[in-house]
Amino acid sequence: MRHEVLPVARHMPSLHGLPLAAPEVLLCGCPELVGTSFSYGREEEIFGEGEDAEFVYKVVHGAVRTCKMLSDGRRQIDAFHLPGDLFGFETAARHRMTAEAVADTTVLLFRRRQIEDTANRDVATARKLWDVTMRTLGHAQEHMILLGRRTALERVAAFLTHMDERLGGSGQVDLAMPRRDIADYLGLTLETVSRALSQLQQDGVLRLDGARKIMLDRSRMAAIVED
Amino acid sequence: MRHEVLPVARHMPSLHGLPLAAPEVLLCGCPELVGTSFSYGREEEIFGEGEDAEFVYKVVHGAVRTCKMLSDGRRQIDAFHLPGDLFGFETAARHRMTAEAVADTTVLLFRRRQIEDTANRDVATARKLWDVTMRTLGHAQEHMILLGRRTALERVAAFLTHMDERLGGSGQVDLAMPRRDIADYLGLTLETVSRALSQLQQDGVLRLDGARKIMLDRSRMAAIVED
DNA sequence: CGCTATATTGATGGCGATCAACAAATGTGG
DNA sequence: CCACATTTGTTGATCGCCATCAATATAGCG
Repeated sequence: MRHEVLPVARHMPSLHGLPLAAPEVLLCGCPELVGTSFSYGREEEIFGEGEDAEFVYKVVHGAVRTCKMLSDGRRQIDAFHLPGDLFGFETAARHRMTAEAVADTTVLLFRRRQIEDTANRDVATARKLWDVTMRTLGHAQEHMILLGRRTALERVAAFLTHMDERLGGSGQVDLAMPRRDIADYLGLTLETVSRALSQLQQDGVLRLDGARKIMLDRSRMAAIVED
Repeated sequence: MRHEVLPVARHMPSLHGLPLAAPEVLLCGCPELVGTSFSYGREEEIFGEGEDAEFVYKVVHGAVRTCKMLSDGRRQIDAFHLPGDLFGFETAARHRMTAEAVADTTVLLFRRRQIEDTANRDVATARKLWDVTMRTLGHAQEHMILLGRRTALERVAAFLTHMDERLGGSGQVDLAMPRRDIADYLGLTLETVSRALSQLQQDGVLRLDGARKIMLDRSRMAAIVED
């Protein structure tokens, strides 16, 4: 973290005198839950597995990965969080994941205590928090069938299709993360990810413009992913 | 579906002259949420993916699997639900999983409408529902690293260890499900599961008594699973 | 008992991991 | 801006784990 002690207002545009915060800095659209901006450099840790879960985070720009590791270094990335996404929710005391910035990233921090207080007063907020968790669960369940039952080519195609959807569905995908992160998300090695991309390019399903910019043929992509 | 009338309140002891249902038939310990008993035969479907999510379920006895399938038949079992476990929760309109009885099973049904009404009045219930979903998410995240990064032997050892814990931690595990279901839960084939079990027996880490009864050496088991 | 399901074990093959070399992109200091 | 170093990505060669195919064994169950 760039700032150890929540320095908050100093580094932000002042909100003094403003009756309402912009919706972008709110959690669940709730006017009481105004976030504080923070920045992290590429590869910087946002929170670690087992740490006290004091904050909930919302990505403003950049990208974040949440992951678990085994003692021998094997890593599984659970999700990539892009602008607008929430992460770091817990109902228990501690984080069960590590969160790191994939690229230079700005997030909004929300005090968990404050969120829970709000949820205890307002059933609509409580319901929204439940919805967020349920959507996260839905993603995890989709990811399990990918990890358990899909081939390398299908995994890469599914990943690109999903990223495209999250980035607007234009077919023009701009990846924020290196091959190793994609591999650790898909349960593959970086070489296999690279080969799958080359294969897909060979087959005319996508076109690489450098390593990070990819143009997809969305319908042919969907045909590979089919479920 | 075989319906069995469960005349809840009538058979329970009354406190302060009020008929109370036993805690076992309640959801989240909430006195308003009394379940109705139903039974399903082995391999019978309880609900299907895409169906209206009208009920939430609690296993009384038996075992249930929830799973997703790809169009070509590949299957990923998301979880096994044992007595006391809840399943079938959604915040959206429809089920995103299929649920089937692994063995002859009795469940309690709770009307979702009723649960949500209760949650809308009572923040404590709302919080408990959120907790249940969060625990389910925690399980899914643990399962992702297993599916993405663990070897076949580790997967089987982790599965047995987890089942043992859920069944009381005695080291004596009585499996309710066939090899194919274990395989589809672990992202393996049934042959690989069988070979892993034989291997573990060879190494003296467990002893098979028939296909379904297994005695574990819990500490040696834990050494294989280590994380 | 046989009959059918389920489980084990064996033989072989393929997908993806590993090891290795090279290429391209990115960054740095002069 | 270029020489050089470092990081990141691609491609090739080989290996091994697990899938597949196949045969046999065991367990349930009428």
